[in-house]
Amino acid sequence: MGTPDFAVPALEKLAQNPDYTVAAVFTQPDKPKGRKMVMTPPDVKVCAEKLGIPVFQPASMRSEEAYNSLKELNPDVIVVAAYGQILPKAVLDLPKLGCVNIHGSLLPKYRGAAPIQQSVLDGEKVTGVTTMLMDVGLDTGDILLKAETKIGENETAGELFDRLAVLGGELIVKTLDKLEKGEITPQKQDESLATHTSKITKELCPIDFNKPANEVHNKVRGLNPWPVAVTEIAGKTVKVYSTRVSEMKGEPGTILSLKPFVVACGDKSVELIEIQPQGKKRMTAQAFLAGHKLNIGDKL
RNA sequence: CGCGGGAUAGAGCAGUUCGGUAGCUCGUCGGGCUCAUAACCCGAAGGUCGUUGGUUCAAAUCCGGCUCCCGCAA
Repeated sequence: MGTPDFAVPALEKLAQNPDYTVAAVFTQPDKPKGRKMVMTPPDVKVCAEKLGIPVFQPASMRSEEAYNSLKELNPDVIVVAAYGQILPKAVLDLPKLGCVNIHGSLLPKYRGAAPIQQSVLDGEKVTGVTTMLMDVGLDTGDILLKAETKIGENETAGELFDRLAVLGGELIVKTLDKLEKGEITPQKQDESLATHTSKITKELCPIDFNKPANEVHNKVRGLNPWPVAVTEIAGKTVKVYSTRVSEMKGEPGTILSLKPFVVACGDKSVELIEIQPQGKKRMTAQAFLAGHKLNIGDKL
């Protein structure tokens, strides 16, 4: 069970592995997307169809219908990765080996909806993926295996997402393998270390240049590729896709340099690299400056 | 018919109100200056002005249809 691209590598890995048979894939229903509200299938569905695996898209796992179709499949184990629905106890109890979840953080830290973005926003240096036996709580199940990885200084949440997805795919195969042979002892999570992340919203997007440069930089990285940090330049909303911390200092919000394009923050400053003005395509800061007359000392 | 912005040289923009020689910043190429340079100076190449029809002596500009891109909202 899974929905977005994060779950795709895990599905591929399992499908390719001769030791396992993926009987079916459960994913969220198609949703209207974009300006034209075109119905778009989830990434996992696209992948599953390519692999020739039956796809189920129940609106709710709580429905009897969903439960029954699941029961008919008689699964040994259910693997869940970013499915987007809470599974009722009846479903959790169904498979012999239980339900195994792939989570994008080192539990018990960063439980919840947006562990990957949040860890980048917080400027964490190390993160990873965790597999666990699901229980009724939100990411509170017993831990099976973990895999660590470092977060690059300029790595975006999107890039980290892709890496963790692959890592998660490898880890789930290893986890199932050992779980089947009884080589893993599930470990309880240490509740005192638990932290919780909530959904990323657009309210987080505006950049406050009074904050330290590192925080600004982390915000830009953590909100890329969605929903993307924004600021105002010459009265227009501009998305900021990537930045770099610079050592230059000055009054927060003022332009310190045009080549490269550096804006002062609370302590140091950030270099804006890639931006997108309202109604325009994504472009480099240099390209933007070619057509807009801004001067050193101007305030954003 | 959800709201709005846009399409002009390789990139980013101006020019459209009020029709009349295609412009700016940058990049590219050539030359110069310099110990040297991403700095500075000189020069050059590069455009069917998104597409299509109309009005006109004349359309990037005015009018109609179409295509594509993007922001917001969801």
